[in-house]
Amino acid sequence: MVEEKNKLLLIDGNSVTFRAFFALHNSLSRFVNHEGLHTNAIYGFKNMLDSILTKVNPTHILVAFDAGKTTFRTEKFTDYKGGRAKTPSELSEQFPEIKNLLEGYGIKTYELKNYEADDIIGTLAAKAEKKNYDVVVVTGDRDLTQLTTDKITVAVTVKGVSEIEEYTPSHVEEKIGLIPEQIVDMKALVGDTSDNYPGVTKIGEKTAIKLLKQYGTLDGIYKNIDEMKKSKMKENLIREKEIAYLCQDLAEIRKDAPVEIDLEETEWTGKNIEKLVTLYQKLDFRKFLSQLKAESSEQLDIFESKSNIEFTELTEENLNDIKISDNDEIVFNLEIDGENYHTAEIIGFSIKIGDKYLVSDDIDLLKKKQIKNLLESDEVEVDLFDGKRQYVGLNRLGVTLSKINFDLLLVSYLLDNSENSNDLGLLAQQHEYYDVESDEQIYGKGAKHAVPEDKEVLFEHLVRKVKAINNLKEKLFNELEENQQLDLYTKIERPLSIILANMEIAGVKVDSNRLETMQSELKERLSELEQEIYNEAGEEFNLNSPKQLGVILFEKLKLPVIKKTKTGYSTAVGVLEQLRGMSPIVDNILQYRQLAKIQSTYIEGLLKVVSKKDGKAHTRYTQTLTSTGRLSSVDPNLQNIPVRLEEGRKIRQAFVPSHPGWEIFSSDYSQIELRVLAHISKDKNMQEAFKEGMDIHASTAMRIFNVDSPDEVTPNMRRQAKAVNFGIVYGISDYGLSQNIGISRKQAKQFIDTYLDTFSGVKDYMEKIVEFAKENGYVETIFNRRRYLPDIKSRNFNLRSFAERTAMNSPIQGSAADIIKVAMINMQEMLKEKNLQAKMLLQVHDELIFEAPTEEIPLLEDMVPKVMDSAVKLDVPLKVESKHGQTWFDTK
DNA sequence: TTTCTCACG
DNA sequence: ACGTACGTGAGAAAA
Repeated sequence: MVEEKNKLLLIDGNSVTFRAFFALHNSLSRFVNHEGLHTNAIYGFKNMLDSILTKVNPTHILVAFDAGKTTFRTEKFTDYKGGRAKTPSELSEQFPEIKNLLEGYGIKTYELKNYEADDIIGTLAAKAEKKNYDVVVVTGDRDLTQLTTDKITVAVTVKGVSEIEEYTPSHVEEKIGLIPEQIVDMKALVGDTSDNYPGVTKIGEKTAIKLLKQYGTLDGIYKNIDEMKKSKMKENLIREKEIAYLCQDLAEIRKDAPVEIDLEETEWTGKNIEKLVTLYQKLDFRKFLSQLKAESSEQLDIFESKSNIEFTELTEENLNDIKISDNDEIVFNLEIDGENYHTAEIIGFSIKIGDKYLVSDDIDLLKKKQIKNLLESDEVEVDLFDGKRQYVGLNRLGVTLSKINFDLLLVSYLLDNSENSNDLGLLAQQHEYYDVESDEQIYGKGAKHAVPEDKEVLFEHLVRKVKAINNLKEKLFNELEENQQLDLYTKIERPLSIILANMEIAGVKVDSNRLETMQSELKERLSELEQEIYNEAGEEFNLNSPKQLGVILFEKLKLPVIKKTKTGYSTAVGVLEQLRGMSPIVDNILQYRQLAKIQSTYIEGLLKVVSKKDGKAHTRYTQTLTSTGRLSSVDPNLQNIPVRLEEGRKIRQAFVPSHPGWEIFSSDYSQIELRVLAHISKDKNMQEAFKEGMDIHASTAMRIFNVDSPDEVTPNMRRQAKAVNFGIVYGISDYGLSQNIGISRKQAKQFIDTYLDTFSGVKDYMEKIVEFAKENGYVETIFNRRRYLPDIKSRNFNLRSFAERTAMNSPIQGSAADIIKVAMINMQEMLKEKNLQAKMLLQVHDELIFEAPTEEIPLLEDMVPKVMDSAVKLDVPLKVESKHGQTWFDTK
């Protein structure tokens, strides 16, 4: 076996603790334990530690702390770190607990009289480097980047402590423009306000970098000082030479501090679970306690051990013990071994009847009348987890699940859509129920995924699942009621789950031959384009690699760099479009990109997921994912089939009816989000436009461009007004708008101001909704769907701005999602009532797609819009447009 | 696994 | 001064 390489993690304990404290400063009052001790810094520190441990995976760790106020630096310069505000007591009381935490983690801490944590780190890093260790330093202090070398990486916390920026020598150079060794000299010239040493008068970072680039070092500068042109700066440099060298001395992190600790002593041997449990209990860290429990494989007495649970294996013999008449409510779980429940193997099931738990891996038992009747009875209510999944699974066995009462997954999503897992065990934990494990713990993950060999293990897991569902039912129902969300659940989401199940089961027919024909055509065109691009580039490269493409465009062909990404040059469409005309290669790349996307995602991707059994695509709608209440569609995603460009739109020719003599029929809401906005903002002007049936974008254009008649609105004015309308819905910013329609920021701001002046109701709404979110911590839709916005009070400008835009957008997008959901439920009802053959197949956010016999089309043309526009009564009318044709492509 | 790019509303 | 539009999923490359 290869010996693992030593990797030393050094953490600046003081600096990280400070950062953690101030990052969670606005939640200070929420982080207080039962003894009145503040815990925010400990909490933040712990999170940082976990993420860095996962990321770095060190063999050795040490956390260094400052020993006290006086150090060798204060001796040299009395005012060093002078004038600093006193550490607040809410923070200083947390230091001992942080040291306890580290002890629990099995991590050495160290402090050294007369030296700062930095010097301990510098010294140990140098020692370790000599012994060929890799070293990672974590700190909140950018000055430590002076330590970076090929072996030493410095990770500086940004945005509190949750994210880090890693400095390697090349990153230092890129970011600051100096090599690591020059940082000290820069500090010598610039000084440091927080450490309170001055540097040379009038020299800031810019000047210092310029000087160091020219002369290399501080010594270099003074050696050549006579050659410098006469200037104030030169005078300052000469006069304050002594100060500069003093500051250099202060800034330099020592690599020879008398640290009395050997590298071997910092070896990390792992956590002491018992110590951590005691600490977490003291600090009231309930979430961490349960995490700890989840990650420690051994059974430990310190956790309340799992309850004993008794259950019976169900067999043909004892099947008759089940009596339907005695029970009007059961808890049921069908276990399907894989995400895609349309195809994955069904491996078992468990039921709670009365106070008995039954379990089996014999799927055929479900088809027997004793159980089938129970599940299909409209008298027996079933509690479960993920009703849609259960319904589809049972459907594959010929069983039609009839009456769902409590769906743990769905209810939990409605209560809080931000922390939602699809795993019953994890979800239960979030609701503080710990008597069931996560699927990952039982089955493993990735390549190691396997059904447990021991049948008892599987059985116990399945039984614990139904027990968890049962135990959480009352509590979560109560929470729904408190939030006034019971109707949202019983009248919208729960019935919708069954409708979605049936849409998924029905599937949509795909004409694979059509796709294959397109595939071979595209293949040819792509290879032609490829050749042409290689010719123009003068070499062959991987066209699908943005990195390689960047090198060709911006280095070899020397095209101007418009935008950079985190890792290199951006080659996104917007960038390429600006480069058009500079080289013929650009147009070809754009063309290639467009076709390659169609080929890989839509032709090959789609062909892969078409069922061999029935030639259909059976998507899965994720009903409990989005934070706004929309659905999403996976495997395949049928909500993003191309439509905007003709070339891509042809993909829709492959979506066909499943019977001859049928057609595809589609209806969509026109501008539903703007109508919702008109409704909830109660803006008079906007409502009037919709009530009068005006073209909303043209009407907006008239107002923001101040023209009196619709005839004066040019297509360009309308286009810009449309972008403004979209911007309003998204929570507008002048920058975003300016980017979108390619105008100046100033002009964008003017558009927005004029808009908000005329649509003052909208302006009021935007202000009020942000206010509401700040007061209540959430916003909601017209049907009380909630979205929590914890960042709305953040001190971080970006986070807060984002939360504010979300507060404006979510009620709009979410209410629109609610409305189409209601329409789907009413629509399904109507199809059944009228006894139509027509089937609802797809939902694309504001559009419903059906297949139907041609003779039913006139009926649908009348019925569907009626059902959709009457789904909810708003202050403005809803408008629905319908189309139909032989394929999805032809519905236009 | 993360990043970039691009398809949709 | 900050650094941006809102909500998604998938494929390919690079790590």
